[in-house]
Amino acid sequence: MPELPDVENFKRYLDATGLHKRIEHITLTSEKVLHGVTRQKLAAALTGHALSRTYRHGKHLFAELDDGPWLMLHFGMTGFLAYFQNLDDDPEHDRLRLDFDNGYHLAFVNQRLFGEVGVVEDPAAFITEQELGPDALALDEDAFRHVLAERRGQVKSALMDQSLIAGIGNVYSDEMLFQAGIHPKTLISDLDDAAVHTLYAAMMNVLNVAIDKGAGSADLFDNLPQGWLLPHRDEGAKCPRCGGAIEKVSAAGRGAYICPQCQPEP
DNA sequence: AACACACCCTGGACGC
DNA sequence: TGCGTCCAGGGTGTGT
Repeated sequence: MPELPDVENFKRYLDATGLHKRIEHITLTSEKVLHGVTRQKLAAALTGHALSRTYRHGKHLFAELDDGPWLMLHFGMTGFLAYFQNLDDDPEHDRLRLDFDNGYHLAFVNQRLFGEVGVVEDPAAFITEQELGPDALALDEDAFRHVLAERRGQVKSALMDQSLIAGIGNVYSDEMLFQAGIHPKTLISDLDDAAVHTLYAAMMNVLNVAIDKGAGSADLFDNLPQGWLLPHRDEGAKCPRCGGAIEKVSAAGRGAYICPQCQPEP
């Protein structure tokens, strides 16, 4: 579920495992993930260099190659990073593997091939070119208010629009709206100051707690505090706040899960 | 401008 | 057990 919290934890994982090790060789198993770079250029950019630091913006993860260009990773709908020594532990759907000179490997795992691997000279320029909005975690409440003010339409689609705010996807937007008690189809123009304040607080809480509780790992659901929708995000499941039945509705072109009691229809 | 929809790809879940 | 259909957490492009 690679949205901002997941990617943030992938970044921390990479920081803890893959930095400052010389890349002897890369293994690219699928060219479909390449984004604006050829196999040859990717190999040339990586081989012989080490990842020196990382940077995350929204759902994009960047890793600098010594003091040169940056490796760009985007996970699409599926994926994670895996660091391991024994090739027997190489996960299925490993699309790009960095083979380090210490005998370990770092794999970009991406089952559905919607992920992207690229090489960019400058993450800031890339973010501008891709027309990505500010990272969700970097938004203060005034900026959030400002972003919403220049947008009409439904609140869920605004939260998920990467050109407005980078990092929020379908799952975590559901969680934010649930915690804020706002129906996803509510028009932004119908949110009063108090509702925007509540939504901002929910956004920050969801992002920070999800990161803290292990977003991107399998045990996230077990670690989450009571009252989160996420583990109950299923049609007919029990709402963790009121006990009512969770419903699936269509919003922003995706399946959205809501509690009709806690999030009354506008 | 905002929205619905088809599409990209793989594979798990579900119904028969 | 086997097979077809539907659906999934991202993003893009098209038509309205």
